[in-house]
Amino acid sequence: MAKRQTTQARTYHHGDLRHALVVEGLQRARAGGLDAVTMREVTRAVGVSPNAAYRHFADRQDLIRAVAAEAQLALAHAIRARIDAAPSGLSPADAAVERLRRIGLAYIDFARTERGWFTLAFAVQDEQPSAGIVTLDDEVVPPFQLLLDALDAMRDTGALDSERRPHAEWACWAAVHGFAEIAVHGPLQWQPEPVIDALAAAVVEAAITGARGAPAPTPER
Amino acid sequence: MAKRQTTQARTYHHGDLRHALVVEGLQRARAGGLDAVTMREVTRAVGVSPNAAYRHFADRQDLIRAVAAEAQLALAHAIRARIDAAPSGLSPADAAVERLRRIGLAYIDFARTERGWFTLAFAVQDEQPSAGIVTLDDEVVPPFQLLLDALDAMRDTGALDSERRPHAEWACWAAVHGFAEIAVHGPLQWQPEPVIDALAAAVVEAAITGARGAPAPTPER
DNA sequence: TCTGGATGTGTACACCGTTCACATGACTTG
DNA sequence: CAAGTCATGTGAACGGTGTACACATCCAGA
Repeated sequence: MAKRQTTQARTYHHGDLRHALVVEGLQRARAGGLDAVTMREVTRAVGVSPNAAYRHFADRQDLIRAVAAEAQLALAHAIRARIDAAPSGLSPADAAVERLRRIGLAYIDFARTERGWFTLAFAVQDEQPSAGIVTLDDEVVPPFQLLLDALDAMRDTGALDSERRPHAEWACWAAVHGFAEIAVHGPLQWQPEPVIDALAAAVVEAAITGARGAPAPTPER
Repeated sequence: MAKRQTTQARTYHHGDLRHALVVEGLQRARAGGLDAVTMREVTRAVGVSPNAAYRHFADRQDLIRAVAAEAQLALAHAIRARIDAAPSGLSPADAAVERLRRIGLAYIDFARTERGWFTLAFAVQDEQPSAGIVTLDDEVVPPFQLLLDALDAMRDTGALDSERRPHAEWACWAAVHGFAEIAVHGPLQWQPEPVIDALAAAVVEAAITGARGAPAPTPER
């Protein structure tokens, strides 16, 4: 049911405060990153008392986590858009590799164009998930799922030796995430954009090469 | 009343406060990471008024930067120790590759065993370096320098195609740094240690493979 | 209609970074 | 050796933060 719309919130009860707080937090995080998402500022912007937030979030970390989840969704969306824009007509194996490449490039692009969101998405120390065995598939973040799918497709189409499949996701994610981190927070952040573009492309290719292993299985390229 | 007559009293008043503050900050960062390094706590521990710190650091960021530099030095030291422990008797090319491998593994190990320091070392947003052209060699952090040297050695010994040398440092650093980040802050942090060890080894090998490129340039294999 | 639980408010506390005016004392200089 | 200068450290204070406690308000179900 549609509660109170965003335009006017004059009743004592806001209607959908939790959502409003996340949206506001997302907006502030976009420009100012993690530090810009503060309880007092977010509640102030929504027009509510600071403590109202505590009816919906245990503490600031909890709010941050909710905003971070949205940021991760935005990242997943950006990746998917880039995947969908891939040219058609490639062989299944080449298409799978191209998909992996696009995931990496989109990931890095997102980090650079949405620095605040990218920072927030991973600058959150999530608490330990459910006790017991961590299957690691339980709370897989959306962007990571896209990577898993692409690697599976590579294996299924023969573009990736199935023996090398198990560790591939970590090597790929590590390479791309690490580069994004360096490009956003590290010494590359002041380099001219074309330089970063070229390095990003090189890193993604290296990640693909590294995942497939030394003896290149594809005849050409 | 003799305040704190530490080893070196290079400055005037109370021994060298600046050094004492950095040491204290380093100690706190080791256990609590970035958030544990606060002006008030650090000055309190040293037994000095909070404002005294502002005679030596422009603001908290400045203190953090100084502590981060020390943490980076600690990382460089750990890497160097691992390099020095390498077995002798390898061919120059193999030795160079082994050195690169050890840099990666030591980097990851440091991140895992000294989470606080690792976090701090790179969670600092350094201000823009000197204006004008950034040669990127100006303020190269010590750990990075070790990587550059290792890759140069690989090129010089023929273990790395010189054509592939230019971008190699970024691909290697990105892969290793990204994995460290994931292992420390990401979803791998609750995995059992042997699992992380195995993944770390795989990622480092993938990084080496990726840097050398698909058509393995080494004559024998 | 009444009432209870969910939601928002006001006040308050502790802590933080940082600034201003002032105290101190070690080193320079006459 | 005396005087003064200036880097260094102190105290009080301001505005900001997260968050706990008691209270106010309103929606929903009996």
